[in-house]
This record gives sequence, structure tokens and C-alpha cells, in this order.
Amino acid sequence: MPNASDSLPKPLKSHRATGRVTLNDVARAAGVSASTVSRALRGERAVDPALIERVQAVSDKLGYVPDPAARALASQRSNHVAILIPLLSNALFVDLLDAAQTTLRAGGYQTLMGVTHYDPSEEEQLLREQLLHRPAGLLVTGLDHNAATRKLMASSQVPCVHLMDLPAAQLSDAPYCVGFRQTDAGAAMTRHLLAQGRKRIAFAAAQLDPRVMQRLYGWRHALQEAGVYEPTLEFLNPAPSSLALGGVLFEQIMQQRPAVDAIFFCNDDLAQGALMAALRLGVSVPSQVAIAGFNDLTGSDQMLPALTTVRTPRAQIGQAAAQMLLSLMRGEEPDSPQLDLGFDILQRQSS
Amino acid sequence: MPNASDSLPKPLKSHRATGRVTLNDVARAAGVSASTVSRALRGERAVDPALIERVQAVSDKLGYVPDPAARALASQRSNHVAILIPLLSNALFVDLLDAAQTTLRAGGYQTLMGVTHYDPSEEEQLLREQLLHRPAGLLVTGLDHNAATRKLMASSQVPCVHLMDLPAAQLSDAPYCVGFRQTDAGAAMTRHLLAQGRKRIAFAAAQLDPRVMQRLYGWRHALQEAGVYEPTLEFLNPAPSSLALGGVLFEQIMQQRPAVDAIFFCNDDLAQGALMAALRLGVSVPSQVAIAGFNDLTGSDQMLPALTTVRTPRAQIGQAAAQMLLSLMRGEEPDSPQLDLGFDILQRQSS
DNA sequence: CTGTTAGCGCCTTCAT
DNA sequence: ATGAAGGCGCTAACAG
Repeated sequence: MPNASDSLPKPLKSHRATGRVTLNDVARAAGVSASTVSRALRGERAVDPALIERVQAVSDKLGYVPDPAARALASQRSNHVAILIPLLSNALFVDLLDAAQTTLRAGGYQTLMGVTHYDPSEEEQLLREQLLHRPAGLLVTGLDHNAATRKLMASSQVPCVHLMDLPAAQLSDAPYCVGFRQTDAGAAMTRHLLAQGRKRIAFAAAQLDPRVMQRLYGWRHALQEAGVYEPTLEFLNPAPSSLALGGVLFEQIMQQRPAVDAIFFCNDDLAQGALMAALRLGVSVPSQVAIAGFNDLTGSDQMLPALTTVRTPRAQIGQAAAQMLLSLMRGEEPDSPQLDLGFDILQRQSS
Repeated sequence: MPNASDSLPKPLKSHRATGRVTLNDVARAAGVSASTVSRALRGERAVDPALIERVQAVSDKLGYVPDPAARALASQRSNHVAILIPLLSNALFVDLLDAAQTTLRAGGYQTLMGVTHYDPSEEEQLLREQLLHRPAGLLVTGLDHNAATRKLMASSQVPCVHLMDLPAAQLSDAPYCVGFRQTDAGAAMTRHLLAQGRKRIAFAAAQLDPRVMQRLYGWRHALQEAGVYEPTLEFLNPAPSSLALGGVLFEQIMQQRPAVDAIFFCNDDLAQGALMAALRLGVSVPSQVAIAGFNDLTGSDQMLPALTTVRTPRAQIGQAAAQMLLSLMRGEEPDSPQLDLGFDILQRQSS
């Protein structure tokens, strides 16, 4: 009877006792050493199955819960996963966060979020703060980071998955990433508009982050391919994206270039705002001008006319990236370091 | 010369050295004890100003950064603040999170977010997980929690501020909270519609969380006050809120109760969807029916007609709650445990 | 005001 | 396959 003394777990008061049930309490009650309990509970191999079961039972009975701080201190690894996203005011990133966070929690990890505001030095600072917590993994948006950030990521040795973007070519030493080819998506939508018979297709963008620029390149490429590229049809505004700005851009374009027969907005916020502005101004969509957006955000299908857009698999990206990270944290190697989740052209009434 | 030995900080290799600069390294280099460094760096009083300065300088020179895990283990308090919100798919809560997180970070705290999906037992489970990290503070949405959750919050001794809601009366033993009176806001909007000459004002709601119900009570109250309350004008749907559902509700109401001359939606998602549906169906707003929403979400000012709604100070709530929590964590007592940030009726073209 | 002494709870080498 | 011993880096209690 190894468990002859598992009643009356005397709370041996030291001068700083916390009253919490510790690994040692479980070890004592189970009649084994603390290390064995530690190994048994973490499912580390090389422990007798029968023992594992007994330890598990005792642990449950006592209501033992490991202390993450102690664990982090001893092992130099916490159960945090840090995630860096540009903004919370863009539903795209919130969806990414939501999906990633859900998947990570199911895997036993706590998400530490950081909002970079598209500022490379803020990103660096946030990463620095987060690394103090010795996260077990890292999720970052995009592939563009400043040198210091890249160095921090590399030297920290923390597994890292990049979101949304894929490197131009399938490099062998490429970083882990989950996303789709922004350039291709930009080109695909442009070709769709061309296929509808549109000739003068403007590109309107705000924020101008790297992914927006790639969509721009896709648009350029498709137009050049068709022999109808015209640089003056680019309307780029570095201000943050919003419905209101979409309206402003729309008015501006219609005024400056009334012959334009389609406008491809770099995201749905802008396109929705343009659609409302068209309604206000009495410009008929799509007969006079077609409107297209990007991302298929909430409400795009409810617009009048419903917005043609690019459906991007952001929730899937968040989830798949989290899963890739989970396997990396387990020490496994994913099948491929790059996961292309593609995109769809959603043709609706606005084109 | 107490600092005769501050050169050649021999990296005394133990069998598990991590290479990190520790408190002891600073202490040795500054020629004082570790506790003194600890106290000096944390600004704990009862340290010689000159020493503080010297320690600070040495610490900077060595690039010392405290280890949060060690700190949490020794002090039983981390620099995490846990925040519980119902959803990330509602911009309202994201704004709350964004503001709170920004303020907390400025105060040196890391935010741990938890998404409850309006499920009391998920809330309880999340809180349990978060409390393991021994957060220094807690931010929770609303005042309604199950018994286990309330008990956890109380027994954890962690300072806690409630978001969005205020208790019915100004109780003395009331919890800390920052928000506004949902009931009053519901009544105020209803009175606004009445003042516009509307007589048959429907209330349409989804999600039906406690705050939505309070708005309903406000609507009821205002109508009863005016002697025009009619229970069959309540359209309550427990499904999640969305633009599409707003359109469905609108169609349903216009079909079942064509004589309705105003609809008060419990939030802007629904109201925006209704506005788009009205456009589609050719129902003229506001001449045939007025539409009002709640929260003044993105896009409401861009609708056609622009949406009349209740502006709720969600960013301010997030920020003020975080600030109240920061002072509680410093051991200070806020002026008043309840902070009412009010609301505004934004009359636009839809009413 | 400062130093000394013990841990906080766990993991991890090393030995068995 | 298991146990013993020590350390992760810091703070808290207690002297002085």
C-alpha cells in the first residue's frame, strides 16, 4: 500500500505558504517523487503506464493545477503565444486573431496580442516585450519587418509563423507562412473586370501596406498584359481605410476621370463607401461603372448592388497558422513551410 | 570603493546558465545586494536616492530586464491583466478591447484576452485559466455572471472592473464599473422617436444579451409612459446579430405590421441591414418608417439615409476602466466605484 | 535604509 | 524507469 498516507495533507506552513496544491503534494500523496509526477503529468515518455494513471488520479483528487510561472521559470518556456497584428480596427485582422486564438487555446496556449499600428518600430518594441514572457511560439502578420525585428525573431529561437503573405518564390530556407498570393488575387480580380468588357479600370487604395501594394502590382500586371495599363488610373491615399474615405475617393475619381468604367478598391471598406456614395450621387453601378472590393467583409453581400469582391480565407489562415505553430512547438516539421490557402473571386451585382 | 570588482563579470557557468543578465549581475556590478537592486528598480521607497541612480545606471549599462516569470513566481502576481469579452465579431467589444489594451500597455501590463461567446460556463472556464497566471487585474464585460464566476472573482482577490454596464442603483458595496445606463439609453431613443411624432414604434433585437434586454426595458418604459405601449411590437430573435438578420427582421416587420412608423433596432448592425433592405424593397425611410440603431458603429453615418443612432462611448469606457484598474492595482481607491460615461442621441436622416 | 536568508513551484541534469 | 539534488530569477520576511 504505497498510498497509506494520502489523507490529512497537513498544510506544512512555511513562512510564505500560498495554500496552493503543489507538485510535491501530489508526489507525497502518490508516494512517488516530484520528478515522476512532473513527467507523468506532462506525458513525457519513459514512465510506467500504471504509475501515470495513479498519479493522474491523485492529481485530480487533490485538484492540482500546474503553476505557469514556476513552469516558465524552470523550463524557460511559457505557454504563451505572441501574435502581432497591425490593427484591431480592421475586421480582417480581428478575424485572424479570433481564429488563431481559438485554435491556440484548444492547444493549451494563451494568446498575447500586440497591435503594431503598421509601425515597424512599434512592432519591434512589442516583440521585445512579448519575448520577455518567453513565448512558446510567435505569429506575425506579413513578411516585412525591420532588421532588428528579424534579428530578435531569429535569435529568440521561438518558432514563428507568418500570416497572410507568401514569399514570391518557394524558397528552401523560407520562413513558415500561411496565406495566399496577394499579387495573384489583385491580378485575378482585374482580369475578371477585363473579362466583363471593362477597359478603363482604376485602382483605388488606402493605407498602402505591403499587401495593398502587392494587389496594386497584380492590377498593373493584368492591365499591362491586356495592353491597357495607364499609370494615371492609380489613386493611392496613405490615410487609414474607411467607408468615408471610399466615398471621397469615388467622388474624386468620377470627377477627375469620368470615363472610368470600373474601380477596383484595395479593400471592402473603401468599396462599400464607394457604393453608398454612388447611391447618393446617382451614379449607376454597374452600368456606368463597376465596383470591386477585396476581402469580402461583413455587409458586402448586403450592399445595393451587392459587392463583387475577393473572398480571402482569413479565418482559415488564422486557424491553419495556429495549427502549423502548434506542430512546430511540438517539435514537428510541417509538410511544407508554406501553405497557400488561395482566394475566390466573388462576382456579385456590382460588376 | 564598493565597486572595486565590477569589471570582468565572470559568467560563472552553472550547469544550467541561461546567459541572461540577472538581478544578481546588476547587484554585483553595483556593489550592493540583490534586494536593494530589486527595491531600487521597482521604485519601492526607502532606498537612498543616490543608490537608486547608481543602480539604474548599472542596470541600463548591463541591459538588465526583469524576468516576468521569476517575478510572478516570487511575488504571486504577474503583470498580466485578464479581460473577458463576449465576442470579437462585434466591433463594440473590439473597440473596448483596443482602448483597454492600449491603456494597460502604457501602464506596463500585458493583456490576456478571453472570448466568452456569451456563455457563462465558458466565461467561468476562461477565468479559471486566466487566474492561473495570477493576473494583477481583471476586466469583465457586464454585471451578470454565474455563481462560480462571481466566487472565483471574489476569492482571487484580484481587483476587477466591470465594463459597459452600471448597477441599477448606486449601491455602497457595488462593484467597480464603467459604462452607462442601457435602460436610459433605450428610453431616450424611444422618446426621441416619439418626439418626432412616431406612434407605432417597434423594437427589434437579436442576440438578446443582458444589455439588449435593458434597452428593451427602456423602450417599454418610454412607450408606457406615453401610453402607446403594445407588446406585439417587440420582435426578439436570439440569433447572433448581423446585417443580414437586420434585413430579414425589417422585411418581417413590414409584412406583419405595415402600419409601424418607426423601428428601433437594438444595434447598428441590424439597423444598417434594415436600411439596405428598405432600399431594396423601395420602402422610403424615414417618410414611411423611421429607423434607429444603437452604438454608432462604422458606416452608420455613410448609410443612405444616414442612420439615427445612440452614440456610446465605448473607447472611453475601455480607457477609463483600464485607468480605474491601474489605480486599483496601485492600491488606490477611485473617487467613485461607478463611472457613468453617458451616451448621446445622434439624430441623422433616418428619423 | 540595506543586507541576509529562504523560499515561490517546477523542471532537469545526473545518478541509480 | 525512477529518485535526489540543485537551480531558474526574483521577492519577502527579518534582522541590523
